Amino acid sequence: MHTSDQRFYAGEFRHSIDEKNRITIPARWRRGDTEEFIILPEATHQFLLVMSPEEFSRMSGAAESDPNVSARDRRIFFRQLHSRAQHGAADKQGRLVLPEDLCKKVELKGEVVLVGGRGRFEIWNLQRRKRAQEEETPTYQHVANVIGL
Amino acid sequence: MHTSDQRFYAGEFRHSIDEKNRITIPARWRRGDTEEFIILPEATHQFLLVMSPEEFSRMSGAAESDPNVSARDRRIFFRQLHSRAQHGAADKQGRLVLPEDLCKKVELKGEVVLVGGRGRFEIWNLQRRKRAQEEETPTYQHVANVIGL
DNA sequence: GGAAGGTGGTTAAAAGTGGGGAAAAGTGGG
DNA sequence: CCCACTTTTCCCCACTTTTAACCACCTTCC
Repeated sequence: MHTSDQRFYAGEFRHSIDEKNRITIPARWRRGDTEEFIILPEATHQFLLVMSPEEFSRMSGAAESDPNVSARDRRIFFRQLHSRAQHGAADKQGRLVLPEDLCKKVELKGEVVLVGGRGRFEIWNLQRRKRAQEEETPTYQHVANVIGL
Repeated sequence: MHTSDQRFYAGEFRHSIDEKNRITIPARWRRGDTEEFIILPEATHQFLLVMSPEEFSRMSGAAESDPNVSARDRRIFFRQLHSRAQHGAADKQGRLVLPEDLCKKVELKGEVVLVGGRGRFEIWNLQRRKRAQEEETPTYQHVANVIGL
C-alpha cells in the first residue's frame, strides 16, 4: 500500500543547465507533456528536491501526523516549507525551468547530476555529488550486507 | 507468498558483450519480447545484478522493515540504492543494453558469465568469476555434505 | 539440413542541447 | 484607468549525439 502508487526514479544522469536555467528531465522519467513539479531546496542546501504535487502532499502529510513534533514547531515548519517550495512545469521538450534563486542556493550551473529516488529526484552540483557519494558508500555497503544484497 | 511469483534463473552461460554494450539473455530465461529489468552493481562491484522491477521492490521492502538498520542508515541506503539502479529493457532479439558506467564499474567487456539465481541473475567478469567459483567451492561442498546433497 | 540461439552492423528514431521570436506579465507615466 | 515600454516566459525550430529497431549472417544442436 505504501509503495503501490509511488513512482520511482532509477539511476543517475549527468545533464546540463543552460543559460535560461533549463534542465532536460531524462526521457525515462517523463510521464507526459507539461508535467507539474514542486521544486524545493534540501534543508541544508545540499541539492534540489523535485517531486510531483501529490508526493509533496504525501510528504507534508507525514510531518502533520508525526507525534515527535510539537504544535509550535509544526506551524513554523510549514510556513518555512511552503515559502521555500516553488512550482514548476516541464515544457514540450521535456525541460524544467529552475528558479534562479534556488539554483544559486545549491550552486547549480552548467553540468549537474540528476539522482533518482523513491517518488522524487534530486539535482546536485557535480563536485558536491562526488563527495557525498564517497561519504555514503560505507553506509550503503554496510546496510547492503545486513539485508543480504 | 514470498516465492510463488518469483522467477528462477537456472544455470550458467558464457556470452559476449558487444561494442554497444549489448548482451544476449539466454533464451531459456526469457519471458517475452521487450521484458523490463532493473540493473544494479553489487555493493562491492563484484558483478552486476539483474532483476525484474517487482523483485527490486521486494528486495528494497526487506530493507525497509529490518530492525537492525537505523533510520539514518536506511535513508542513506535508499538514496544510494536508487541512484545506482538503472532501468533496462530487452530488444526483440532478446538482448539487454547495459549502461556504460555500470560495465566499467564491474569490469565487463567481451566474454562474460551469466549466473542464474533466485529471482535474479548476475553478470560476471570472466576471470573474477573463475576465482570466486574456486574460492566458494569448499563451502558449497561442506554445506552440501551437511544437508546430504 | 532445418530450426533456434547468439552475434554483428546499418539505419531510422528519439533524446539532449542551443537559440530566436512571439506572447504574456510586470512597470511606470500620462 | 488606459496606454506604452520593458522584462520575462514559453513555444518552436534546428542541430548533434545517442539509442533502439531492423536485417542479415554464423554457429550449434537436433
